[in-house]
Amino acid sequence: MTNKEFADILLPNIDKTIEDYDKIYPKRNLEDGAIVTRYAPSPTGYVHMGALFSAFISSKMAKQTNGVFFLRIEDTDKKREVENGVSGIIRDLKNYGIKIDEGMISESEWIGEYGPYIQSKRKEIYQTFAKHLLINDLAYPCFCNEEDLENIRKEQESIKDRIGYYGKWAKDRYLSKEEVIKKIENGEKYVIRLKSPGKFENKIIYDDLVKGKLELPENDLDIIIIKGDGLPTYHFAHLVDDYLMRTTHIIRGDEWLSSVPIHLQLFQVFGFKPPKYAHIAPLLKEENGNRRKLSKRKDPEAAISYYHEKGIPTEAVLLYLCTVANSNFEMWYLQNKDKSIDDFKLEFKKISSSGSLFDVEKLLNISKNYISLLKADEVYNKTLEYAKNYDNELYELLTKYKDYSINVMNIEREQKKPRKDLAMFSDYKKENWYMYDELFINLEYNFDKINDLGEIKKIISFYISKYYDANDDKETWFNKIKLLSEELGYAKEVKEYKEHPDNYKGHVGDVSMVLRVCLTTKTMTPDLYEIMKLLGKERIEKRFEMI
RNA sequence: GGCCUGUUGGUGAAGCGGUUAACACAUAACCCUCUCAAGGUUACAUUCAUGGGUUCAAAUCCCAUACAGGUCACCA
Repeated sequence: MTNKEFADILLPNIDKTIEDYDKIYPKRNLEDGAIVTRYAPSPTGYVHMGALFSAFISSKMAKQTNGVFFLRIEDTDKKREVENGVSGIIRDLKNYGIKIDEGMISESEWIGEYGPYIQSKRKEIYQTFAKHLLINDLAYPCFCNEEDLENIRKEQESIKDRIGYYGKWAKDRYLSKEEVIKKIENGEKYVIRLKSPGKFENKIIYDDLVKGKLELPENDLDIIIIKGDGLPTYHFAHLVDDYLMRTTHIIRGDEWLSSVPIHLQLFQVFGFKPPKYAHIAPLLKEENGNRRKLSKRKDPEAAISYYHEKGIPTEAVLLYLCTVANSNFEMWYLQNKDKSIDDFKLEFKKISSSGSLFDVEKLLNISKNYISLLKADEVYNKTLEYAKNYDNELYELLTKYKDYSINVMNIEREQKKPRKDLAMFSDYKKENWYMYDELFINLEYNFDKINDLGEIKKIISFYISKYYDANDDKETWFNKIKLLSEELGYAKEVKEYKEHPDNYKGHVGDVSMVLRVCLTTKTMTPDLYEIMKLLGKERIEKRFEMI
């Protein structure tokens, strides 16, 4: 019996060849240096921070070289599937402004010429490639079940041999064609394994784009390429898909590093040129002195929805991720405030080979700077978007008082060093609620140095009757507060008071603090003059009367 | 256990045989200031996991040790 006849019995419905697919998916016509990358998640319904990190790097690399970035769904494990999982991933990428050139655009549709971009629809392709191996005596069916494998492992452990299905331990490798056919006729289940040509004693040298030059043992494991359900394992799907989709660079987590010998061998066995690999270290989290991978299950900040719920701009997250990827980005961005990430050139070589702690503090700082550079109407739109999803009360106020809100957001914004008090859009209400009469209820005033009610009343009544004028400019306004202070026995300059504290009851600062607290209840607010201007005469008088 | 990777301050890091070991976040103090947010100034690693070696000279090169992480699935 020839290998071909044998392969036909195992995979009877496969009549295409790999050459046929080569024609369907020709080499890409791209300029020199163009990088083709992908993001290839399982359809679990969400993207977590670590995945976003690698998706960001992948898309950025493709974009800056005029290459291609595509989204491929790896759904060969039915147990992990989640309903509408693909849509969740597409939504998350879109929210973060990571655009795909090719790949899935909904649960079942895709764009691009190298599809299908979902593995469950590529079964025949994988089997065609497996059949090629069978015909060339580089693969064989294996009938071992879980129990058989367990027994082999136990025996290997007892004699302290290396664990795995390889060499003499790979007993089904030595089955004759006749034995195989008999087993199949008996209805025994099987998988297809690679007949590995490698030797563990041999070393392979390969150059990782981020880890550098590495020496690894050659693969001698007869890994499974087609599972019992006819679908490929990750390794085999990687070979087939990334070959046919003409991926040039595989950017993935470094948990894959030790699989590189398998992948390289797969490419070698087919005579294909392997892609370049960039293995990036995971984002870490510190937990009682130890570091572990940031986990979606244990760490709320690992979920992308966490940032959405707090109103942390996606741009800030990307900015943070970019500084983690290439630490020189931070300095560059500081010197090029008017530019964007798109203008920065990310380099593989500058990606750290060891994992870094995910620092939410730093992210918030970046976010704060980012928001401070926005125009008031941009802040308004983004805050509105946030409120629409998470804060109905705020949403209604923002809608009702649109122009007024934009003015509030504009306080101390149009200046050389804009105010930096918002790290997330959910901070807006926390910082500025008192600007809305609807929220100016159930008040608790936090008076500071001057907290005698009689004195407070005296200050505001003098102020409103003798000094306040809604038309004053800032300088006049402040001069009047100084005059008021003087009249009531307070120093009109803080310095003056510090020099002769016994001559005064206090200073201008204390007096304006009274006004501030009466109008806002808070001791810490943005510029009082701006606040008063926006409040207007009527509301100021009303708030004073409330005291 | 085998194989592989990593280790510079609280954090992210620059550094590539001769530097006062950049810079940013965080922290603290002071200054500025009507309060905050900022901004400014300063402080924060005599030392680069540890121990050896090479060298006139080592965070940088070599070796060993320790610690941490990854991987060894019909999961990706």
